[in-house]
Amino acid sequence: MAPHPLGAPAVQVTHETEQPFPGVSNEEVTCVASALPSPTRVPGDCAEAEGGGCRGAARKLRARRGGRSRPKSELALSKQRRSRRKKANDRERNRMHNLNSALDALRGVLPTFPDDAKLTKIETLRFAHNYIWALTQTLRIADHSLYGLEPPALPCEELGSPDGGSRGDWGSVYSPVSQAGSLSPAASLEERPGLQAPASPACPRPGALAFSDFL
DNA sequence: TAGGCCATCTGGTCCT
DNA sequence: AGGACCAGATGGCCTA
Repeated sequence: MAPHPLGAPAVQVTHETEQPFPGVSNEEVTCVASALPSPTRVPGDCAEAEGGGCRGAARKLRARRGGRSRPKSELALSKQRRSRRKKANDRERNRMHNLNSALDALRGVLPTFPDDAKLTKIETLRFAHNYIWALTQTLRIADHSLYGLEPPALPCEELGSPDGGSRGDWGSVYSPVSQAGSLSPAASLEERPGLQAPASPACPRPGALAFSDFL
């Protein structure tokens, strides 16, 4: 059974490589990482926050002191709310633009497609996932031959999908997750009438999985 | 016209 | 308090 591609990556990433997302700071990348679902961030786990719950104590304390600032008129409050909302919208728009820029950068390093067939967001993510998985497998196989180890006898089986797929076809070089509901490049192409599925790199030799195999 | 994709707005939640 | 992140809602655009 093939390892899950996200499980234990066999690839060592050095820092000599180019900044993956020009214009995107490391902090932003970290932010993306920290945005992954966290068990401590359960939506609604503080549902009673307004006037109670987690922050009730602090609010009560502030209220007892009579608030931090002088009460504002309805008009002023409404104006302030609108202003804050507008700023938040701007930030949100900006954030989404950054996210889209990162996605574009990702599209840029994936095996090229005809220009008019831009991958959708979900396709880009799934394709990238599968692509990385396939490259990892390629490196593994290359290592085998490089160090004079027995060449993997059954490269296709090694590369095959875990559903027992030693099909030796294009799909077999893609990760397990490409199976259910997910998108393998081949599937992606099949779903896209404008694109032609690549010629199957039928049972690529160890280390011989060329970049062009993904085209 | 229905369905898919996308951008934007919005309110809630968490963090600094 | 304010920023970041998230998910739901909404409307526009495009294609089969």
